[in-house]
Amino acid sequence: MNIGEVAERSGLPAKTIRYYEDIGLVRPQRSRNGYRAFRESDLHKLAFLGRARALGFTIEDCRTLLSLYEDESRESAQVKTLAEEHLAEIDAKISQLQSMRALLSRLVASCCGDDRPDCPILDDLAGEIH
Amino acid sequence: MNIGEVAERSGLPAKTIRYYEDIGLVRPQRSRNGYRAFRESDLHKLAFLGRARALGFTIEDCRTLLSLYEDESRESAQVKTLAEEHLAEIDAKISQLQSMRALLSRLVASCCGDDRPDCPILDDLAGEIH
DNA sequence: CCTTGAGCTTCCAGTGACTGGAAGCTCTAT
DNA sequence: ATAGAGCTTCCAGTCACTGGAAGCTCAAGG
Repeated sequence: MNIGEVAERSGLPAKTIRYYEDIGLVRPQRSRNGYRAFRESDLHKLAFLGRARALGFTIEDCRTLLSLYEDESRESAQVKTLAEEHLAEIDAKISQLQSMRALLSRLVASCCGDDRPDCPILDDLAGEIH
Repeated sequence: MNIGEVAERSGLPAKTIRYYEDIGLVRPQRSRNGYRAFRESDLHKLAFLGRARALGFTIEDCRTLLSLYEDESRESAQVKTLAEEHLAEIDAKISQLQSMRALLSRLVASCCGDDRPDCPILDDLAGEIH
């Protein structure tokens, strides 16, 4: 398989696949013309990576997950721990965004948004207490 | 004021303040010794930037907000529109994170996390339907 | 007066995970 | 023979900082 087909079937851009090779996540063989020659197992790995990235795992987490996946003697606790840590990070991000959202939506609601310059949003950013 | 005091009073790291000068968000004067000499108005601007960044506005949004703040003839609608767009982006991020969270927490719950290799998390990443 | 240490300066490089673009080779169809 | 798509490598840019090196300035203590 050439990179175009792998890109299509894995859902990853060809650029990303080349990048993953650069950083050692996949090691496709090469045809005599210099083109990357992907096997089904490479495609499988790339699809795995795509799904792990879609769950928000970092590239380094993905590397760990791949090696656990390929390690017959892994303990599922290792995977679960990694996933739980990631879950905690997601939760932290969500609550940070939610507090941003709460303040910002209050500010937006308090601004009448017309042609006059008075704006509680700017007042708040400027540190004026109201 | 030297940069250290401004850093302390604005809550921004000195490195960040220098960076903000680099990209033209503040223009402190200089003392004869070459040190940056901040006025109260610079400090005020930096605190404004800190609060805008804490609400998740991009640097370019901050630049726009600052110029609106300094523009006596602004229309509050301009500010409100910017804030509403940003609010929509925050909402999009939150819901993306929440769907990640939903799937990931289901996977975590289904993995017993012991010393055996069987792991529904890895199975899911590998694309195995269960 | 000298030294020490904190604080300031600039400049360069790195972060994460790609993404865009240029220059050039290969393949397929006409 | 040629056109166009697809492939190659390499370099630079994104965003918003952050770390570190090398060197200058200032205030206090001996």
